[in-house]
Amino acid sequence: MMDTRYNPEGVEERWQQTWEAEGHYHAEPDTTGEPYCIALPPPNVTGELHMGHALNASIQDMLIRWHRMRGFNVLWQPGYDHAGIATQNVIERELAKEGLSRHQIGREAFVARTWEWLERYGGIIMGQLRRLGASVDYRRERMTMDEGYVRAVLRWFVHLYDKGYLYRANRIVNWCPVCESAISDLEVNHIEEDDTLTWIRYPLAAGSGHLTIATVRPPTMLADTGVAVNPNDDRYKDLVGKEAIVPIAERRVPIVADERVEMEFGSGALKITPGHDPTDFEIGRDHGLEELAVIGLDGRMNEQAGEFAGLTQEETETGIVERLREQGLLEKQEPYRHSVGHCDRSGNRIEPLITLQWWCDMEELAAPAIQAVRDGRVRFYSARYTDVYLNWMENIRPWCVSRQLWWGHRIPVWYCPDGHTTAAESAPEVCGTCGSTELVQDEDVLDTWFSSALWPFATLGWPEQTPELETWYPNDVSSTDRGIIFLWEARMQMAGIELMSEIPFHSINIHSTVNAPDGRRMSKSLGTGIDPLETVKAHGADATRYGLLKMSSSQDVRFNMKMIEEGRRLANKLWNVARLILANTEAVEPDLRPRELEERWILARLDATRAELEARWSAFEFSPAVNALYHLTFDDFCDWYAEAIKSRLYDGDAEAQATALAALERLLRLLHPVMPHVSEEIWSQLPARESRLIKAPWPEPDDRYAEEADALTRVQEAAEMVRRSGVAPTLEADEQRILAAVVRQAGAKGDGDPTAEIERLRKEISRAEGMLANDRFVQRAPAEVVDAEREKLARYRRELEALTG
RNA sequence: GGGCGGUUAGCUCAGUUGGGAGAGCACCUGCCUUACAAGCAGGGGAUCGCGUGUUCGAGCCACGCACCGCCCACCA
Repeated sequence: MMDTRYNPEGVEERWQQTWEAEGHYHAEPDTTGEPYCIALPPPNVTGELHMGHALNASIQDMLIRWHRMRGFNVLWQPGYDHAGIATQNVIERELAKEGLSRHQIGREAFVARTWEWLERYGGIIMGQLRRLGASVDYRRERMTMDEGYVRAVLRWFVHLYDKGYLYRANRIVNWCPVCESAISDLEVNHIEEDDTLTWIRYPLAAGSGHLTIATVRPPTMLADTGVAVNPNDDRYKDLVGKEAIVPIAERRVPIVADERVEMEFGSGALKITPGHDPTDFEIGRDHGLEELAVIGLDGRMNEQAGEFAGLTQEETETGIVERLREQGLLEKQEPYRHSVGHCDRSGNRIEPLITLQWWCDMEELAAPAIQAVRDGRVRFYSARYTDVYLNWMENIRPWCVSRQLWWGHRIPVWYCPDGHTTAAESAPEVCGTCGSTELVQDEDVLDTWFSSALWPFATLGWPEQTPELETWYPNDVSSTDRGIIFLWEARMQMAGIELMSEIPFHSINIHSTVNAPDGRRMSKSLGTGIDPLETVKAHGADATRYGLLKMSSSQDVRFNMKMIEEGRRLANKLWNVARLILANTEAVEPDLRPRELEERWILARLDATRAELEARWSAFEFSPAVNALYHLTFDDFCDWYAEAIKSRLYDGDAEAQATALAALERLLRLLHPVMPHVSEEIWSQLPARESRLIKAPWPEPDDRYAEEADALTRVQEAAEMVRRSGVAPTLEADEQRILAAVVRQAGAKGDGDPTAEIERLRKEISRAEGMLANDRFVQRAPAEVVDAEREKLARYRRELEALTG
């Protein structure tokens, strides 16, 4: 027996190089065809391909290739995100290996070094995407810090500044002591942690007695400037307006009433530390309380912390608890579990601190972006994310956009000695307010997401009015992970509508999150990551794409290698059936004028699948689509059609050969968006009219044989009967021929005993008779349901009769 | 605390307006059959998480509960 397996290795790389070299990936605005554009979500420039990227690339490439075949002028725009904090952390780690810090080498050298590093080690994902067969236009690669993009970001900043949305303010922010920067609310992860709740007595200033407060952060008491109780709390009514004394700090602070205090929690009294807690900050501002800081930017106690200055918070807590115990002011300590904010990047605990930052008010930007989703101009797939988006947008809060980093877009604002601010796209000569020439630029950079919000149009040339922008804006689809609906999707909507006066794209596909096989998150640190390039190496890019699409059905999926293997088997099956047909066709042209039943039937099935694929893909339903391709190929094409025509192929039946070639051609077109390599490889061996499958037209609807879609049902049922009982029902001549071919190929004989089959039919008849005897069913069920039941009953009776004579 | 998703065969999961409980893998049986053993033909295996309700009829709809996961959130 000849062992023939399809080996994707080499084949896939060859086609990837050919397609790219022949320019099939490249788009030009003046090409004919309706524009279709997807902007690849820019991966971090320091990043590597992980399973989420691979899934999203498979989805987008499937859409892109499908539309390319349909004749659209397709652009899949690639590029990178400069990834401010992530990249800076990488370079700082590099420096640390040499025993250096960024402060030692200075800002200019640090930024230069970052560019050098990126030149050498960055941007490897595009190569990895190539290996997956992703047909992005690699000639149009952009980066959120390339020259043109920088201009776009500056324009965006000045635009928002001029409209009064951007302003500088001293507020409490999420400070990451490791990143040494503020971060936005969206970059904070709340994680449950075991902690200790400490109950502390604050003596009353007048007379005797005390008030007890409960806190998880005793060190912050050194910056307490008030105590708050709920105005409805009878226990403390008389104390409102009086003063308490903060122990250790020995500070007299007012007791205020505020509804944000929960009576049920702790003692019902809340120590107020406006400088180190977001809620306290707001309560403090509303009551005019002083704002003190005892914790510095490094997370350690600062000089205001008196005897604790320079200590860590843990050391300080120990010291404070000890002192309170000595003074008899420590009531109790108890274990307490609560959620604590952590930096999304460094994983470090967030330190709420008051610092001077740039903020952007979002309500007015959000309003039209809310409207666009509400009225359906922008749709989420699945639709359930619509509410997630709307809920966040309707409660949107000011965005802290400044970062105390060196890698990023430097804030285009200059200050004069009098403190006036001048925002400009290029360095101004004089202060816009007083004309001073002593200008100093803001030291900070912008949040990475501030620039990526412009991705759908800045990559097309904005702020220049380019032909690309004219052609491909708005884009069509954005496909991303649900984790960045707010960080990115929402902000692209806002920026697009604000700057382009038009939504950036009409469809937002939120793809599945691929977890490890055990259900945990895929992550390098957990050791649960699976490298998509490994599965490409083991099973091929086609198989990997197929498997990922097959898996991506619900919102969370467990990675399942069996699905990739299924893809590999599909590629192998396709390869082999193509060998059967190609080995038995000589000098015939593909011809779609079938004579025989099985030929009309396979063409009907091919067209039905085409229609199903179109419906599924239009609805961003990928798993049912690849499932349909699998069953079309295995069941319909190979197990039935190919088996039925095999002997005619051997016999040199030219018409059967011509039809087989045409049917194979059509099958390959349907498979190409999902499995481009194997389909192109087979295509190249066909006498096809188009030189490349990648640019061959997607099949037009062809309903000539639609009524034949179920033509083989009777044969298939007959085959089952034969295999079970050895007895066949009466069939038409052509049906009989197909049955003979398939049963002979299968080598199944049956034992000639119809007993089991008779029993099965009697059970079915009894069930159907029961239903039809139910008056309420017959009267109330839809007519077609009742009719179908009657037909089934009739058929079962006929078959039973055939068996029993 | 609020919201969303999930719970179907041993495993991973489909199940599209309510009408025959499915696929792949795994397992069992028979086959090297001039495309494919990475294959072909067949088979066993499910109280559809639990409960109540609506309906002639519920995996699907309504209400409640349990468990798992995710998102949002200023109870220290």
